[in-house]
Amino acid sequence: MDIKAIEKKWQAKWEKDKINNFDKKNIDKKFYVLEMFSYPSAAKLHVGHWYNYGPTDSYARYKKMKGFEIFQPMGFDAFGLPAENYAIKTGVHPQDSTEENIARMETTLKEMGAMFDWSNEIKTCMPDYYKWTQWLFLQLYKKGLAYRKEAPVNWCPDCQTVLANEQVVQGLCERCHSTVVQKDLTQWFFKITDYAEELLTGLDGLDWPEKTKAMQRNWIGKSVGGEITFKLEDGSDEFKVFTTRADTVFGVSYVVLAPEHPLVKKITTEKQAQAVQKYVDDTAKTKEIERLSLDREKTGVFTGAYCINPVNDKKVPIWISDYVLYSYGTGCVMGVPAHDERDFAFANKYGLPITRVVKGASGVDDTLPFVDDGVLVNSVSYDGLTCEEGRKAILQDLTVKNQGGFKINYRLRDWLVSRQRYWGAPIPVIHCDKCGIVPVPEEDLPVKLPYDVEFKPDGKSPLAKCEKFMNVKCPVCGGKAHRDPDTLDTFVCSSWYFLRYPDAHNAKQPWDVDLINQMLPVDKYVGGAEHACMHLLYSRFITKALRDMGYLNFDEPFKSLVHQGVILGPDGNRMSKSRGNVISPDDYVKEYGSDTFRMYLMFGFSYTEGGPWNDGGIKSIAKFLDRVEKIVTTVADYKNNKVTNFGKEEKELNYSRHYTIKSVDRDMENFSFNTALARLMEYVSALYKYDALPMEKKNVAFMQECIDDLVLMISPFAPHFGEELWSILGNKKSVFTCDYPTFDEKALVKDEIEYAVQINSKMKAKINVPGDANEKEIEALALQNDVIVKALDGKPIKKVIVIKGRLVNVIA
RNA sequence: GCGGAUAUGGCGGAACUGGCAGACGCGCAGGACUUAGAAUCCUGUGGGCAACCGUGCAGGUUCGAUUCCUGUUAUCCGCACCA
Repeated sequence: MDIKAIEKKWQAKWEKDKINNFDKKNIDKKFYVLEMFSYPSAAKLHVGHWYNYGPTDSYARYKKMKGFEIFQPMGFDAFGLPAENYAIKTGVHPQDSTEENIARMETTLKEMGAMFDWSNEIKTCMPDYYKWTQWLFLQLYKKGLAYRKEAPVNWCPDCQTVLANEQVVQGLCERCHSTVVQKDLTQWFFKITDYAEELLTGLDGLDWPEKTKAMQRNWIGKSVGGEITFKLEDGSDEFKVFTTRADTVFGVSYVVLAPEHPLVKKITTEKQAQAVQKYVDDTAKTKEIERLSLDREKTGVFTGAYCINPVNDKKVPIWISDYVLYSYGTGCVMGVPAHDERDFAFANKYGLPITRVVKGASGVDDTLPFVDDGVLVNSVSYDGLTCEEGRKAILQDLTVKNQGGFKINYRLRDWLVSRQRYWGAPIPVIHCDKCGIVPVPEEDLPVKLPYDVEFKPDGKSPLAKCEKFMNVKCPVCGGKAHRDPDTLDTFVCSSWYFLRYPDAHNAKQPWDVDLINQMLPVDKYVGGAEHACMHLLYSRFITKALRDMGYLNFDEPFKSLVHQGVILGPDGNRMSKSRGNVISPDDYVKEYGSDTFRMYLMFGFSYTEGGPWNDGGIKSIAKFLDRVEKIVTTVADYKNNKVTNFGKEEKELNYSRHYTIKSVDRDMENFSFNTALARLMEYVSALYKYDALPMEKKNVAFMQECIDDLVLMISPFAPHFGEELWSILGNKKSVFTCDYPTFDEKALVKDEIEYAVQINSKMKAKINVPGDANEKEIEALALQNDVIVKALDGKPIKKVIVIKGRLVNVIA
């Protein structure tokens, strides 16, 4: 078979017949299969692309043959830093390089032979797409879910832009690994925290990998506790602390504010001013680097001020320390050294008093700090309560006194979406001296990204220097105004692309509401695990926000999610140019064809695990496909003979056939491609075995049926090859418009079943038992067996356990 | 420290609800075909001469454990001073 030629032939035919395009007539049978779209890089498709798209396409083809109307679109996440950085280095405009890369990737993606519906392609950098990204921003703004504020934000000095929390990994920029610093800047945020609770509870109903759900739960970080108000000693002001241990409030011996806390300046006494200022300055400078070192010693400075503990009116010193984070909770913490490790270390270092207020329930537990729950002591009227009761009672009483109350806190912060970069969707907002922030009227969208811009980074947005872009009239008062010079985080673009796909050409609205309510949610979403706390979380948030605005009626965008594993280099390391262990799909595709390549990816690895690349395996797949071709073409050439006999051999082959259908069904649903292929290999061996019979004994008509099923079953795995064989068998219609074989339970009933016979759980013998024998009969047959009789040697039998279809265990 | 996962032959990896561990493939060995090789086809292949022993390690539950429970080790991933 001339692989290259048949690949071209069928790809052209599929395109001509539009067989890959979604047909809205069958929308009631829709099945939305989505692979995460890719960034248009200059390099060719890498193994990761193939591993994501190839097997998933096989799954989609399988579902299509099972009668579903498949929607499997493809597009490009085309805005972003790499193109811009490339431009800075080489002078090639991001738009030019991006378009060129997209064109090349389209070609190679088509050569893969996946059934992508290109008629609904999306490119996020095109005005007909980002117009609606901007529209989305405006809707969030209207709803109060997009807001602008000055805050300490993460700044990457190398990328020269701010980053979302999710893009900072262990204090480093996710992209370029430079150390991220804190800066006070006025930026746009999306209020994802409004949805924290629903984002958390919604996870329970999702068919997602447990690990990914756990990561999101962790990231959202719900913690149930309370807030307690501390008044300053002089009564001039007050502040709240968040705590999960209100039960220990009688043990407070100091209070700590984050160094950035605005109250610090106000309360610091003259005597302490210098020390406090120095500490604040030092924190700002060293924070991010220091944070990387574990177990670092706690430091802090006394402000000189005191506040009052609301439960016992005791005077409590106020300190500042960088172990308190300004951005979590209230930015203030009550110090209870007796019952918290950090507070204990801090108190010991600075000689602060340690008051025990919880006793272990058992009574034998006198090491400090004691962080477990127990019974309250030294807490006046609350003594004797359990910690649990104490928390409730104390917060309840504080609520009554208006000095605190129950409170839930989340670790999740609002999503910082502005970026000081050029290659992104402009933020559709106008700043007017008179009117303030004015959203761009929807009819004026898109706010087009200008082409002629100096994008060398200098810490400011490149767009700010483009006067043509910046200077506009205020849409409200008509006066002088200027545009927002920032662009949107590319994760905004990708947080809704799956909503645009079904209606990608709609020029009047982002989508037709009725249509996407029928097309969504995505039935199977497949992509890398690295997006757990970014793209996958953002998309859920945007979906819920749009639902609340009435633009759609479902709660979750991705019903079922699968992460493919990572294919490593042959040396077991992640593939990288510097290691020189990069496997190029091209070389293999050239030699073996795309079907063989994708099939090896399915066979050689557990899909969600991945693993090191191995050359040997791919040859075995090529060999297997040869075997398939040989048996199919051999049998196709047989003239029908007269044999209609359906005896032992036919039954055996028929069993193998239906067992294979059944197994492949189950395996495909589980993305267990390797075992599905293993079953198909066994089936091919069974066909060879039957074919080895003399011609006058072969039921050729039956065998040809079996061959049809083989080709039908193998086609999703090797689409070009399957299509070719299907036409060799004389079929005119595409194999992908045919029904997948279904199994017949009756064919799976065996006349005779082999049982293992154990004595005291040790395997001793095997016996054949008629398929319809009952337990008594099975037991009798087992006990009659020579080996068993001999091994028992007349010992009395205590008990016999019969497991139908499996084994007999004789306890003696 | 917290959360999640993984550990099975020489190798990649199977094992549905607790029921014959090692499916399928690679590799290896032997055989057939061939002048010979390649290709192909067939057979064998966890260890041990054997009784037996074997799913990271130590226990437990059970007639029976890769599977369930307790503890433990190693590796990987994510988060990490979150009050």
